[in-house]
Amino acid sequence: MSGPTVRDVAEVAQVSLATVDRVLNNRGGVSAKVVDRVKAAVVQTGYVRNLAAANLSRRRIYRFCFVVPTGDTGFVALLHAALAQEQHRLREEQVVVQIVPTRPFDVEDQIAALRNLDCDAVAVMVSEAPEINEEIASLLASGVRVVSLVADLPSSGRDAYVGPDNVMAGRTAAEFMGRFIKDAGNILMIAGSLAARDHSERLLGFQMVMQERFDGCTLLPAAQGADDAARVEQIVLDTARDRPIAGIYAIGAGNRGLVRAVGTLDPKPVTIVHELTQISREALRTGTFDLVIDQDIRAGVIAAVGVMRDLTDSITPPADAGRIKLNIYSRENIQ
Amino acid sequence: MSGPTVRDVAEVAQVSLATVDRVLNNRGGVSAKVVDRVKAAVVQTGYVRNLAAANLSRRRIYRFCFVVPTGDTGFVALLHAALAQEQHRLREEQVVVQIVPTRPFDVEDQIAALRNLDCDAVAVMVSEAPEINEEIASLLASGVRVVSLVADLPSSGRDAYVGPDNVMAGRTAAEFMGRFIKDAGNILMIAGSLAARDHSERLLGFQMVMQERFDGCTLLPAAQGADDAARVEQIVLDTARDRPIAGIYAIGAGNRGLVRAVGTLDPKPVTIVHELTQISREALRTGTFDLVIDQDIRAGVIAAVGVMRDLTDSITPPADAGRIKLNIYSRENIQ
DNA sequence: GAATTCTTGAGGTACGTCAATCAAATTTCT
DNA sequence: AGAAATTTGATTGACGTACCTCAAGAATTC
Repeated sequence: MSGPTVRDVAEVAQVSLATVDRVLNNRGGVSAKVVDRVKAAVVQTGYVRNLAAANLSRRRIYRFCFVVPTGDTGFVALLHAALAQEQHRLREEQVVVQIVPTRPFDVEDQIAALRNLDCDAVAVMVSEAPEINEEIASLLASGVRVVSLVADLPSSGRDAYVGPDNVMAGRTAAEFMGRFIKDAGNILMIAGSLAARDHSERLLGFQMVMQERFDGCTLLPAAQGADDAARVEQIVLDTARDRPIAGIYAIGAGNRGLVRAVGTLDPKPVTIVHELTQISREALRTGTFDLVIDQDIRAGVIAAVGVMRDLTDSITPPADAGRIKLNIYSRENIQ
Repeated sequence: MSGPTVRDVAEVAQVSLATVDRVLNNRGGVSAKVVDRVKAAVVQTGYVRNLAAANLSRRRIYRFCFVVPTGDTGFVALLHAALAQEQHRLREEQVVVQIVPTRPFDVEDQIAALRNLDCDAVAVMVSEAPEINEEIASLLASGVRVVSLVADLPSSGRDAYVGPDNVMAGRTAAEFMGRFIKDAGNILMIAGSLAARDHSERLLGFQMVMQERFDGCTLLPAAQGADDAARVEQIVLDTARDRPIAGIYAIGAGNRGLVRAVGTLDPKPVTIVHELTQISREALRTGTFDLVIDQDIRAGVIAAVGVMRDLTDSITPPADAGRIKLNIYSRENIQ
């Protein structure tokens, strides 16, 4: 009727129910020979665990934390919204999530946040710094699984990365920048901080493609806006005073200031930014921004939770589990 | 943690478990007074039926069908791939899916396919025709829930639509077409068939934006390529013989022919197509195509299955459950 | 007032898995 | 050979709901 059960597997493998259970939920204490026999039996019978029954029976609760920056980006708000949307599914899968906000680019604050965690796994979006790496190492040592979110920390020893390919994000921005700009011109790049790996990687990709394929454009030295609206606004205005700007690539947050500044420029530069927020959505609609490259936070949350669950269960997550797609929005496909 | 159960409801309502069960699954034989008391208790306790447990107890298996066209688009292949990827998860959730292929734009064949279904719910991607509407009505009447996939059938009375906003897809294509084309020029639009609602809606959106905002371009009369590579190739070559083509918007399938034809044109027109397949991916990479607007079939499958499950369980699916995002691919963000 | 229906209670079994126990069998070590 | 460790079996009780039976109580009908 409803497919083979553990019972059938046990029968085929010529072992007891308990042994099948031990193998399936790798609890250990089973000889290699028997493990193979059970696994073969699983394949032979076509057994697939009944998730409903499993979740019903399992009383395990997964406790996960998200350590993410507050700030003008509204990232925390979006994360909250995404989690709220997934709440039902999370509850069904026995997952409890807590969000720990930190001040952006404030390493001390990030470290403090990492110190006071009480959970099975954590997804962190933090700066790249040796002190952070140490903190992550000690988390890992104490058995907490660590996933880097959006901004990778390859040298920290984190268990996995969940986020977009940021180099590709920068390359994509350059592709559209190059095609949207009619003639050659000056391109202003504004990052939040180059210590944030997502920002530096995007910058890298952007510069690569601009130089490779759109060498009529002149790249101005990259500015750092600290994800702060006022700073970003000032950077744009200061730069525009000395020379015309044909294009702006804003890598980090602070788009509120960017909207204000771009509004005063004539001719309006081609403006490409990251993250679809209220502000960038509105700016797209009015034509202030020309393109928004967005990472789907909801998909990111789902992926992160999935990976953290796998890690907590000592399962190796699928290779592409952490890869988040980039969404490209123009004024016509805002959602 | 895991919420109130029927037990709690029974206690609050001061009745037995059996009576709560009778009310919840309206089996009848309960006085109005007690029914009210139980319902009040449900509200008061915030009881929500645990679907997993319910389905487990019921031994329920969800049987879903996908009625979709074969053809050069490789849609069936992509659907198969997407289903294969999701197979494990689907089986864990007691979902069995069957794919029923039909000949593209062949209404008779589509009707025949709809006649021989044996399932709880069906996702259909078919033409818009009165006979089809009738067939869907009779499916609905017999208790089968019907979801329209990718191409909506609003007048059929289907329970839900799962797919992208096709007007938006066309508008988006126009946005990028307008910005990519340096000067004014002739735009060739090739649909598969205007009887397919997804195609006609895309065309509509494309024309709207081109006329509104890029009126330097001249829209040639829309051609119909029947999703056939040879036909599409011929259309392009025939059109190019008489006048220069600045842009091509290919709405349906048959991209293999498009690649061949565009390769012979000089200067190469800006080419925007739908669906990220092997062919379009390769054409993006080589620069033959400039943009691909893709509907994530995997996301579509997941959404469709979710909606069908909800419908089968008599749950109203969330308002945005059927909305599939459009993904925009340039040569730099192919995935 | 008896016979009838209707309403409610009490209890059980099943669904498939997880998780834990204790005992028995087997292997490994000394 | 005996002790210790490892591996396996047998069994049990959740988890929350569905669905069934049997019996007793209440309300209705004649």
